[in-house]
Amino acid sequence: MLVADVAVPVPLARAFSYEVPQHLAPLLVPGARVLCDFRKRQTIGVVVGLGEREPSPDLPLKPLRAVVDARPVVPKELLDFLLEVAGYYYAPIGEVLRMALPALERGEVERLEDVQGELGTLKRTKQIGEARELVISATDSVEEPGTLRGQAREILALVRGTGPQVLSRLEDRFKNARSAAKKLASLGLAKLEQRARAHAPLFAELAERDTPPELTTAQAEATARVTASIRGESTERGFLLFGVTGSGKTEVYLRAIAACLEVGKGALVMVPEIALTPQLVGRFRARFGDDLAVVHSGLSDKARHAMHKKLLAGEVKVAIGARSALFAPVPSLGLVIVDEEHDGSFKQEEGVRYHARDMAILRAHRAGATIVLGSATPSLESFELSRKGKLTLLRLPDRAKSEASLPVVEVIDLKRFGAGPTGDPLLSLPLHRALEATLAKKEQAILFLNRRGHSPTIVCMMCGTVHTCKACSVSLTFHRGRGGFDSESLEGGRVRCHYCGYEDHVPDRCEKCGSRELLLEGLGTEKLEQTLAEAFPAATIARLDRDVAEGGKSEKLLSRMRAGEIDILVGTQMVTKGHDYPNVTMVGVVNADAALSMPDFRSGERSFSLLVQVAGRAGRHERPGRVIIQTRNPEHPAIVLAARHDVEGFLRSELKDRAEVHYPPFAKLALLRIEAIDARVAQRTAGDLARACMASAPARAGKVDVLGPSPAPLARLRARYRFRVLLRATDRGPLRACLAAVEPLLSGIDRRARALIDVDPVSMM
DNA sequence: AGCACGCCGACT
DNA sequence: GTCGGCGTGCTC
Repeated sequence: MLVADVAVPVPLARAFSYEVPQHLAPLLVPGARVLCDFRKRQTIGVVVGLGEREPSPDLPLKPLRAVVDARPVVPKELLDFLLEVAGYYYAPIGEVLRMALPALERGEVERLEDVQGELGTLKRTKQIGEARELVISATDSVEEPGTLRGQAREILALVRGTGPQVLSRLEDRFKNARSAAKKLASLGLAKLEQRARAHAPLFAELAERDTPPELTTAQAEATARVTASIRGESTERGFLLFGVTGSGKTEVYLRAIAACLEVGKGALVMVPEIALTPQLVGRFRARFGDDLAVVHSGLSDKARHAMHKKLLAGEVKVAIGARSALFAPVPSLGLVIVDEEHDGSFKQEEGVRYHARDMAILRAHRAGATIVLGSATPSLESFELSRKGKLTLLRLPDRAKSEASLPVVEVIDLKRFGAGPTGDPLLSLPLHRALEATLAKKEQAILFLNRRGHSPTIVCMMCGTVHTCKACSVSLTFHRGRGGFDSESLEGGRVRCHYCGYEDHVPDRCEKCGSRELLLEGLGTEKLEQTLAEAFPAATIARLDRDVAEGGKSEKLLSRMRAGEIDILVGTQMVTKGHDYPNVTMVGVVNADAALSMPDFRSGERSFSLLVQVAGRAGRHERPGRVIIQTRNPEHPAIVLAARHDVEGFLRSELKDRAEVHYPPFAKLALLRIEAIDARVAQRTAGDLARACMASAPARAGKVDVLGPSPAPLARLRARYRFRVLLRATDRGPLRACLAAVEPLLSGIDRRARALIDVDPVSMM
C-alpha cells in the first residue's frame, strides 16, 4: 500500500506514517499539507516522504483524511533542506516545519474541516491575507501634448519617475489622486491593478527609487567576483565580504541581487534582528521596489501567509529578514547573503537551536546558489573557512566616503583614572571632558553601556546580602519607576530579573537581617542617563535599550537622533548597529569589561567585534571621530587590537589561541543541556548522560572528549537547576556518532528532568 | 507539546 | 458523596 510519512507539528523526533487512500494518491505530493487523525484530533501535517510499503499487522496505519494543497507548500529544495536541518540539530521535523510554515496553525484546521470537497481536497472558506489595494503604474504610451494638467500630470510624472505607487498612499499627497488615476487609466497612460496589500509596518514608508551610486574600486572588484559566481562564470561559490564599517557592503549586496534577478533567480538576504530597520528595508525597496518580501517577527499571521504565497508563486523573488528568513520559500535560489554574519543573534536559543548563518551556507550549497557572508569583524569560523579556501575573501578596506577616516581610539585604564566630576567611577575624567568638548562643538555623542536598568544590584549595607531572584541565580536589577524617583528611599522603583522577567516592588528591608539600609550598586543605562542629565543640564540626553524599544519608541528616538535633536545617546547593543549619523563624532564605551568577563571561550571575540562596531559609529562623515574605551584590562588583546582597528591581527591571534586550547573553529562542539527543579535530579541525570557519552564508541576511541557534567554558568534559571555536558571532537563525524548514541536516551531520563542537545552552541550559559 | 486517564483532598 | 489537583503515558 501507499504510505505517506507525515511531519506533525509536535516536538516528537519522527514523522508518522499514514495509509494513503486510493482516491487521494493522485493528488499527493511531498511538501503538501494533509489533514490527518492524530491522537483523537485532526491535525495538519506535511508530507515528507511517500512510498509503497508492506502493511504491518503490529502497526496498523490510519488513513489520511484529506489533502489540503494540490501543490507543495514547501518546494522540494526547501523540504529536503528542512529535513537536513532537523537531522543536523537532532530536532523534530515537525518543529522545523512549523518554523518554516506560517499556515501550519491549528486555527486553520477548523476552517478547513467543514468544507470537505470532492476528492478529499479541502477548500478554504475564506482566503487568508487577501486585503487588496489599487496600484497605479505607467504604461508605454506617450501623452498628447497639453492634455494633462494639475494632479494627473504630477502623478503621471511620479509614476514614470519612481515606479508603481499604491493609490491610497498617493491620496495623502494628492487629494484627487483617485479620479486623476482613473483619468490616466482611461487615456491609456497608466494602468490600475488590484494587488494583495502588504501589511508589514516596514512597508509603510513610500520608497523613492534611487540611482545606484558609483562604486569604489574595491566595491567594483567585489561586485564583479560575486556577479561572476552568480552567472556561473566562475567556480567560486562562496564569499566572505570583509569590509570595515562604512565601506559600503550593502551596495555590493544590492548589485549582486540585481545580477541574480537578471539571470532569473531569487535571492535571500539575512540580517541580524535589530538591523532590520525601516531604513535598511528602504534601501532595498528603493532598488527593487515591490519585488521584495520582508520577513520579521512583527508580521501578523495574515501578512506572513501573504508573503509566503507571493514567494511560492514567484511573484516576489527577493526575501529579506532576520534569522527565520532562512526558511523563506525563495524561488530558484541563486544568491544567499548573510550580513553581519558574526552576529550572535543568528543562533536561535530556544526550540530548534539552529544557526541561521551555518544553515544559510548549507542551503546555498544545496541549491547551487552563491553565498556571501558580510562583516566588518568576521567570525573566526568564517575567517577560517576563507583561509582554507572554502570562501573567497573579498576585502573592502576603505570607507566608501573617502573623507571619512577611521576614528582615533583612546583606551582609558579605569585602574588609573578615578571618577570624574559626577563622582561615578564609570564616568572618568577623560570621558567627561570628551563629552564636554563634543557638546561645545554642537556635535553628538553615543555612550555604550551593556547593562539595562538603573543599578544591577541592591545590597544590604548591614549584612552585605544581595537581593536576588527567587527563581534564578542572579541579582535583581533596580529599575527606576515611571514617576518621580527619590534615590534615598528607592521609592517608586521596581526590581526586575533580566533572565526570567520577574518584576516586583523594591523591597523596603533586607530579607536576611531586616535592615532598612539598602544600597544601589553598579551602573545601568537608566542611571547613566540620569547622571548625565544632572552633569550636563543644557544637553538633551536620551536612552535606547530594550525597555525603551518595548514601548515602541526606538524609531522615534532614532529619527530624533538623526535630526540632531539629541546630544548624547545612551544605550545598550542597540546603539551599535548600522545607524549612520553624520554628526556623531564621539563614542564612549563605558565599561568594556562587562563583555570580556562572560564565562565562555568566545568572550574575547564578542568583545572585540562589539568594540569595533561601536567605534564604527563615530565620524562616519567629514568630521573626525573620537572613541573612548574605558576598561580595567587595557592590555587585553581584544581591546588593544580594537583600538588599532586591527581586525585581521585580532583574528589571527585569536585563531592561534583557539587552536592551542582546541576550540572552534578547530574543534566541533555539542552541548547537552540538562535542567530540573531539583538540583540533585539535574546533577544525577547529567552524570548519567555524561557516562553514556563516555561509553559511546567514538568517545572510547578517543575521538570525542566528554567534558563535565558541570553546573551551567547560570546555575539556576526559571526555578530550574542547570547542568551541562560538553562534547568536543576534531571532526564532526565522531561527534555525530556520539550524539546519535545518546539522543535516544534523552526521552528515557528521569521525568522530572529535561535534557536537550545543542549542536554548535553559541551561548554557553 | 497537548490531552486523556487516573488516583487522593475540600466543597454543594 | 462529587469536582478537580496535576503525575504519567502516548501519539502512525
